[in-house]
Amino acid sequence: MNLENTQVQMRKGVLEFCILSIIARGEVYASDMLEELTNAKIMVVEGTLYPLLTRLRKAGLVDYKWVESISGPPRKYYTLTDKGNQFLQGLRSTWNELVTSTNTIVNHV
Amino acid sequence: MNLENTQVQMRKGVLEFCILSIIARGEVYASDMLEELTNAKIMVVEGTLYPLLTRLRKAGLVDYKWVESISGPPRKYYTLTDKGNQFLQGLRSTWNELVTSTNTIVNHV
DNA sequence: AAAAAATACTTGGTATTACAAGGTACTTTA
DNA sequence: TAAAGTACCTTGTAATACCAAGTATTTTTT
Repeated sequence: MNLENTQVQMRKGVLEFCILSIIARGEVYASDMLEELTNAKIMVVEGTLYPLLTRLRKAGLVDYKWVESISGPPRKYYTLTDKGNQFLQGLRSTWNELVTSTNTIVNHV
Repeated sequence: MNLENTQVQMRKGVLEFCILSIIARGEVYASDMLEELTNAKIMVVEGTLYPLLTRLRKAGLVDYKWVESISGPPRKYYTLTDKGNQFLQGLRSTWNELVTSTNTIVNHV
């Protein structure tokens, strides 16, 4: 049990929330997401992101379309479905409740 | 993929942080922790808590002593070790960073 | 006193999932 | 044409929350 491992654990679940939030703002492809997550210091690697995107699509939360790139292979651009939008709203509540609950515990006098 | 499942995922890792925080405030046994976590709306069941406490003890973060109860079987009262205290301080940083990072993503305009 | 309920802790088994490592395919550059 | 870059995918592993059932002790009920 080390700190790094716990950091990984803490991020689980939150990742899904972040990715759906990013897609909600406009069409993006995987590298866009990776860049934004990295900028926010939420470290994710391809091996995590791609399977997660596949899961989200199978769950009907996101959709994608192939778009030719002017410099490189085609990309999958993702968008949120109606269902994904509803789900995201639920996640916002869940996240806020988690933060509140956790702060209640750890700041308890 | 459903909302409940994601709520579970979000809580992972945070649990460790909450439990160490509770133990840091004074000697408690498992039912005390369950009650406090439940009050804060962080749902945990025995099957989650006991293995987690065992992991924390094996990692040298917590220690316990048996104490006779005036009404029921003896209880394991937990305390934080020095190592556990240091670890908890690291978790505080990790938690604050996670909240900041996540809010950066999801509140991005 | 025996049976039932309550309290407290423990233990397999399963499902989920982040990550490492390696792979496929296409495009651009040297 | 070869090398480098870009983009997406897949297999295997480790960690761990939860379910379900079990053990042990004490208290309450019959």
